[in-house]
Amino acid sequence: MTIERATLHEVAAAAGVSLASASRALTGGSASVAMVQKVRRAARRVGYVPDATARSLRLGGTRQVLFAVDDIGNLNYVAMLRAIEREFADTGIRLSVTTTGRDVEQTVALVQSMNMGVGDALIISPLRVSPSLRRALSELIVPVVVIGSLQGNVPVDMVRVDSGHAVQLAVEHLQSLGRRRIGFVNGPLNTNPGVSRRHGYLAAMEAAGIAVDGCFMEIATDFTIKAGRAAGQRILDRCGEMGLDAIVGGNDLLAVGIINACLAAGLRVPHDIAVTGVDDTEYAASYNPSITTVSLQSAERGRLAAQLLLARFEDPTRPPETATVMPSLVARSSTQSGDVNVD
Amino acid sequence: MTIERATLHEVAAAAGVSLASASRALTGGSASVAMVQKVRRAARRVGYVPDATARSLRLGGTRQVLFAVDDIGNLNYVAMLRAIEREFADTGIRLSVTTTGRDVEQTVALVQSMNMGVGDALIISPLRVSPSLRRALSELIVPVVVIGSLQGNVPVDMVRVDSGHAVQLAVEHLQSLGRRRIGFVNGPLNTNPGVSRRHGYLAAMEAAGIAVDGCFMEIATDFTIKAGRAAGQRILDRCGEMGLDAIVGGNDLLAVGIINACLAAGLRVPHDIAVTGVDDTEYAASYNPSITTVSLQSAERGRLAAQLLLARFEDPTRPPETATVMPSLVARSSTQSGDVNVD
DNA sequence: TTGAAAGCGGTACCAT
DNA sequence: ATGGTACCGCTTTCAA
Repeated sequence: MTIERATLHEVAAAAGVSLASASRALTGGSASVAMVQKVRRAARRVGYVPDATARSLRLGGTRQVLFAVDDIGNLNYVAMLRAIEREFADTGIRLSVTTTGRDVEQTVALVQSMNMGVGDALIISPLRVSPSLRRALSELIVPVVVIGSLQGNVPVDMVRVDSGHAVQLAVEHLQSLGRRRIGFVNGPLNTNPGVSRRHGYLAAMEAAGIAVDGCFMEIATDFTIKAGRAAGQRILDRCGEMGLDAIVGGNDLLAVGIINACLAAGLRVPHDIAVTGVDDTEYAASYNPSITTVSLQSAERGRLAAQLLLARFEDPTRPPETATVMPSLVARSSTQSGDVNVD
Repeated sequence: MTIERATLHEVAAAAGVSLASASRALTGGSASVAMVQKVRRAARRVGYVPDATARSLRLGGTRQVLFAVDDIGNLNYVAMLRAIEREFADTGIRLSVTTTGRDVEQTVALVQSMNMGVGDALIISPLRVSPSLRRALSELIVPVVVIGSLQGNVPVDMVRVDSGHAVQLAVEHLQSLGRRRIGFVNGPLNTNPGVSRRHGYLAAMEAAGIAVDGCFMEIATDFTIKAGRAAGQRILDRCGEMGLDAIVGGNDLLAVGIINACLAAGLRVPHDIAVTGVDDTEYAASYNPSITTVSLQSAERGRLAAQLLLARFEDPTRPPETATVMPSLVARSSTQSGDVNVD
């Protein structure tokens, strides 16, 4: 029961060798078999555990990468996380997740803290991007990969997906099914996805030659189930009698909330009203009815982000690269009558 | 566009003062107003950012706490996480999450790495507990709080809940509703929750004087939706014709999977068969039908864990404490016909 | 108040 | 192959 941790000094002393030899014997430098044995034994005897902080200081780098997301309660980010972890599996890199939450300035603070050497690199998927965040990101000394878009041209590696196009696919799918009065429950407009998904909705409606009734659009206070339900209730109250026959949710969480609201209002999904989501998380696949959604390839985006980072570790001078993935529709029961939980 | 970070040395040089003075001026030691001004200005000029690693080495501690969970895709853990974050909000502690995953030895490795000073403390909620994990935990030099149970008597702070009793509550609820042939889809038996929930089920059935038909019990390969669906299918195939009128799921994820299986089999929930979960995550509340579940007070457990840790930071010598919370039933639509999504 | 210097725990270069 | 030592960047005695 050691209460104080032993240092390498003590190991060296216990083994009767020099500090340098002890270090080499343990980390695998040139050392004789006898030396290695002696030191190893001594290390075990005194209960030696190397100090990560000291090592990091000397080596100039923690072997830690941070993954920052707004809401880890969103399975979308969990999918990214898992993919990143897999990619880092044999690299000796420790991935740790931090949630940044609603406040952009909190995110900015996190990004800035990276320059203090809290981690060797950052993978970040920000919902809201402010000028201050853009600045913080461009002032970053450590490598960073952004999953999402940044608006300005910050010279960093990025992984993108056109989520506006994703909404467009959803709308077109609904139209092809004969739905005409298609509402849209979006997430907050002060987020990047909120803005681009709005564009997608408007573009699709316009392309179909359908006049967009402003009251068919509703904005949830957040990309969450709860907010989706509240917003769903509002849009139903406001234009339920106007023949609304479909609602596009800004993401899967919103879609779940919207369906909640529909069911509570006595509407059948999809018979009376069709609902779609975006993200293709497990929520969508396992809900009742299973939810038609548009995959944003979260796992693939996570994988690409990790690879981009690894490539930059290899060659820090390579020019910033942007990888892009394509959204793809996943049709399920919330838009087409048919089997429940087709998967 | 600084490519190299400036050190305190350079700040001192730029300000024409000593290293010591620069340090004091920046961190708030005794320094004259003029000195502070001079140094601050110099720091800004050279773009100085303190190095967290060096500071940690000198101060003997990163201000970082690790939260380790098996599956961050389970909202149960997300609830704990949020509560912990809230508790740490004003403490200057950075919380970072690491997922340990299926393999116990991976968890053991993580725990051991704590002794290398990767973090100042650990909050861990392990699903599977092996002797090696128990040993690793008791050999830990840094403070640790375990959310869950450990079996042996490892002298660490703990937050517990009797999840066996939770299942018991679920079974009793079903019985009070007139259900008699109650099946149980459990998680893996090599997990602590799996074992205690099994006891809970058996105890409740016995207390009701109902002979437990072994074939009414099924074990999912994991506490996930997918595994729940597969296990649900199995139990339905095996004894659907035996008048099964309720299934208790080992947790909410399993319950969702079970309902998926029931619906796919053409069964109506709760009319033909009632289903319950455990954890009271948002899944349960927002599913269709809303799922009756037993709250394990995850948020409260997270809060308690954080407080226990804070208390130990205050007084490292205090005896290990175990906080306990009580499970409580949350009745919803998956067991009682009635409104959809009563919440 | 200020400066010089001793570490915090390792790693790696330099001779030997 | 081994030992001596400088040093990673910062904080904190100790004197002046």
